[in-house]
Amino acid sequence: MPELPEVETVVRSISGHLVGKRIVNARFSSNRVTRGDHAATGTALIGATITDIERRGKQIWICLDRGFLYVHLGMTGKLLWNGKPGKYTRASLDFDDGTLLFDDIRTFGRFEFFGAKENALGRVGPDALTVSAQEFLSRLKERRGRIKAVLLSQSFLAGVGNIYADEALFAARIHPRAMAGRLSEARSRRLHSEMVKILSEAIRHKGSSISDYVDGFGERGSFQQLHKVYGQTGKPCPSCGTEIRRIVVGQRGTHYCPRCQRV
DNA sequence: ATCTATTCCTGGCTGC
DNA sequence: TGCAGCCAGGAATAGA
Repeated sequence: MPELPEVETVVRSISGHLVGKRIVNARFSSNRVTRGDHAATGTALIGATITDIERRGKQIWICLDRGFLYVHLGMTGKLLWNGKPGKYTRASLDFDDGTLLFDDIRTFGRFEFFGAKENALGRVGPDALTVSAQEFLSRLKERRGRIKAVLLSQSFLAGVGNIYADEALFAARIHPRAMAGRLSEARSRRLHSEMVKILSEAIRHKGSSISDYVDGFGERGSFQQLHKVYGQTGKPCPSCGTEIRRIVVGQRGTHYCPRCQRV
């Protein structure tokens, strides 16, 4: 499941192959990924030249000389350079020297053209990797929900998903059900620094390949081997040995150590 | 305005 | 072997 480190890894892997290239053809096999008329999307894309690729949180913005291609990988989306088209290929862009595929089993992903970036749906908060401690703290104070749910909210902070929320809360020794706005300044500060550290570390390991996440060349990440609580239900806490527990917070499976992490 | 529950989707797993 | 039923979750949407 792609979160900030996985999306960053994908962007890094394909950027060099796309920037400066002209789209010579576009094909779609799903109306769902374009959230509308995919023929119009194709018309808008064919002939456009890619000028840059940006990431904000989990969003990918492929900047064109005539607009923007917004890509969100959702749960199972993949961008593959010169991959093999298959049953789940929802869109593909041809270039003179290769093809970019958008594969997505569960079709939670998006592959949409926008004339302007401002048209993007939903406001997203600052990027989790680059947000300053000061901004993180002041935004956290305004929130009244549980810290786990707040971390998952892209309007609060862009890029953190279920895996890295659990891992960051464990590292900061904060209980996932703690109320966000009531955390002390010291604990909030620690959460910020642990979160940035974990996201950076995960990028160095090319992300976490839990189910079928791969980068633009089909390569798996390795950070899943370093998860301390996510998916570790019943296993001993690496810090104190207590069994890792699984609860539900904000409708999401949540893994934590009941001894190390306090409200 | 802010928070919570529901919905979309399909492969993989469990249990009968 | 097959199949029903459930689970995973990002984020838009509806409801409180």
